[in-house]
Amino acid sequence: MKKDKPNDIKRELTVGEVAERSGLAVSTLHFYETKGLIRSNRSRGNQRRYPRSVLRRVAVIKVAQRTGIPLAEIQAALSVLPDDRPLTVEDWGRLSKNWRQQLDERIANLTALRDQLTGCIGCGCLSMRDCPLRNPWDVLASEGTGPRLIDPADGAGA
Amino acid sequence: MKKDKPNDIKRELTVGEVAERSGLAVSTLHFYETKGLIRSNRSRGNQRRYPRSVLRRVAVIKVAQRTGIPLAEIQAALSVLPDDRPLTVEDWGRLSKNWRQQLDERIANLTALRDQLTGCIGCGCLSMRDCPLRNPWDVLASEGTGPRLIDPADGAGA
DNA sequence: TATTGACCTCAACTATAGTTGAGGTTCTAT
DNA sequence: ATAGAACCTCAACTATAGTTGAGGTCAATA
Repeated sequence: MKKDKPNDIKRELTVGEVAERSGLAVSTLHFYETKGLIRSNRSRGNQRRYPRSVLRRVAVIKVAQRTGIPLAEIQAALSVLPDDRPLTVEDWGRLSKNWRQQLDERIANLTALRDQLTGCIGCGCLSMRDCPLRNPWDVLASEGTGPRLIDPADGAGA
Repeated sequence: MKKDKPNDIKRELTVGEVAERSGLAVSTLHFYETKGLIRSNRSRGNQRRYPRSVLRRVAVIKVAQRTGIPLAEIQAALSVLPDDRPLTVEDWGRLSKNWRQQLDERIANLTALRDQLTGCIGCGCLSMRDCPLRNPWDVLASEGTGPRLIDPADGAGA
């Protein structure tokens, strides 16, 4: 553990410092940079130097991730606003409202699924024709854990 | 589209037939077999032949997937019961009760997250010390979309 | 100045959940 | 008997979200 160097309070941060303060791995910060989620200045020796505002940006990214938003979408949302100044409260408000809506939808879908599941536990027919669990048209996009979207041809069979 | 062959009503099914009736791709059925989720008999010519009970098994797998259960866990749950006879209503009851519980937890976590997010939309402080969104110890495992589990060291930073 | 920890890039690897394609075989209807 | 559809295996590829390691450089401290 490195002792705080109290040099300049508004000194730029190294990647290790950002990692420590944000709880992300250094490799993750590199990775986010390749994906355009964050940006760095470089020292003469080509090392990354971050303005303190990156901490806020990273915080926003982590919250969005917890809501289940994929990185590409987070990137798209962040890309419309400047990456050199700190995110304002208004920026945050716009982003988080949108993400909360998506989270609402995810919760609604999962809840509908749970209710159907509850109803079907005692039944177990799983009939393609009769079982609500097998009829995807009322739980439109459950969108679970997997990396891929739901197959649109799903449920077209007999 | 192949016309129904009404041969024997309890004939075993080919992989193509299972694909058509289940809505899964043939490649997915192959894949599930490599993962031990389903099993097939083989014809003299080494082609897969499925008892009709596979349709039910596949239905259960699909429902579990919608709830966000990873395939490995579905496999583990299914592996304790015989794969040659159809799943009974009791089998289904045990499995689905368990999965519903997990779904309940997922919903509860996401709901807690949403409530925090809602509370933080107008604030936007995102302070590591003060913001509930940044304090993971009350939303223990949000467990969103990604393939990896949450980093346990998360939130240990300044 | 020398050392050592932190940093750099790039490629390869992990894990999940599949899909795609090449090269070859089987099944079934005509 | 033969054409063509459906099937087989195996390897490689897609996508997401990173991690790991090799080989080499930078920077701060003693």
